[in-house]
Amino acid sequence: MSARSLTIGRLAESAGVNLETVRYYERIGLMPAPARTEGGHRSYEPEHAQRLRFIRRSRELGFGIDAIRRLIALSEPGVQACCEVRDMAQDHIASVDAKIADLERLRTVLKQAVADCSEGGRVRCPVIAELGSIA
Amino acid sequence: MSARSLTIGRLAESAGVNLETVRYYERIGLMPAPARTEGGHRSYEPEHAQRLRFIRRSRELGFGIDAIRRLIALSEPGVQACCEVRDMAQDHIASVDAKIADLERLRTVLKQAVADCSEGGRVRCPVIAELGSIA
DNA sequence: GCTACAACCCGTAGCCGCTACGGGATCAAG
DNA sequence: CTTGATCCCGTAGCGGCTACGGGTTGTAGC
Repeated sequence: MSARSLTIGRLAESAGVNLETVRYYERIGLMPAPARTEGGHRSYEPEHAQRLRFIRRSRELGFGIDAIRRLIALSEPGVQACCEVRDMAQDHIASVDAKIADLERLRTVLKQAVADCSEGGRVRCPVIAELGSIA
Repeated sequence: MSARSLTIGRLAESAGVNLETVRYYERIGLMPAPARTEGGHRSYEPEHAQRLRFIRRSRELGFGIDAIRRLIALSEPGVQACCEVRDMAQDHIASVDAKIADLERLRTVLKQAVADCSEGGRVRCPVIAELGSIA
């Protein structure tokens, strides 16, 4: 094996990913099966590390596994796919926006209930009342 | 059984919850096991419906199952637990805030990459470049 | 009363994206 | 050559449901 090759542990560490996660990615076909040493240990080359960083960054940005599969295919050199990638990113932004809006709505409700707690003279806990409301 | 009792289907519908979810909540001890008809069908009373709505509303606001267990215990009449409930709600608000901040960060990154797409003259797709960046 | 069919029963398996466990094999440093 | 870190593999678990399938019960109409 080449001087640059990595064990799974080093690969995982270099990409900031759990070791078991790398094996998981291999099982589901997101990472390619690497070469093995005589004893059966996985032996990775630098391009594996780059791919794993790509995957990790995509996960950080909230893409799902299937989306990442497509992004990887689209990132192959020679593929003219910028429009498709942009569309995927835009779809994803829309779903992120929706999630943010959801969270902000519920944040408002929670804040209000907690604020009501600070005012005296109520019969029931305002948070509980909010949860139990027959709206 | 009383005139007001409900089948599991009606209960689920009245609370806006999937029927299978009700049985799931019973399995994990979040909903009490109701009375049964002679034939073994579940028979719910109105207080079950209220509890199920409480659970659903709590889930909508993002509380986890264990948190809901605590909220239910704290909402029993006679329990002076407003402070604890308020603390739970405040913790939860903090985690919602963190989630929102995360999403907004990644939204910014995605938006920028997509915006870069609209400018000509680049060699690689800017979205792919962002994902592959060796940061 | 009888038939049809909706609604229910239960157990189990699957979803996503990991993470953990355990018992054994291999690798590298001293 | 020994030791101890690292790796192997398969399997099971997490949260919070959802779906499936084959069998039983409830109920409305005739």
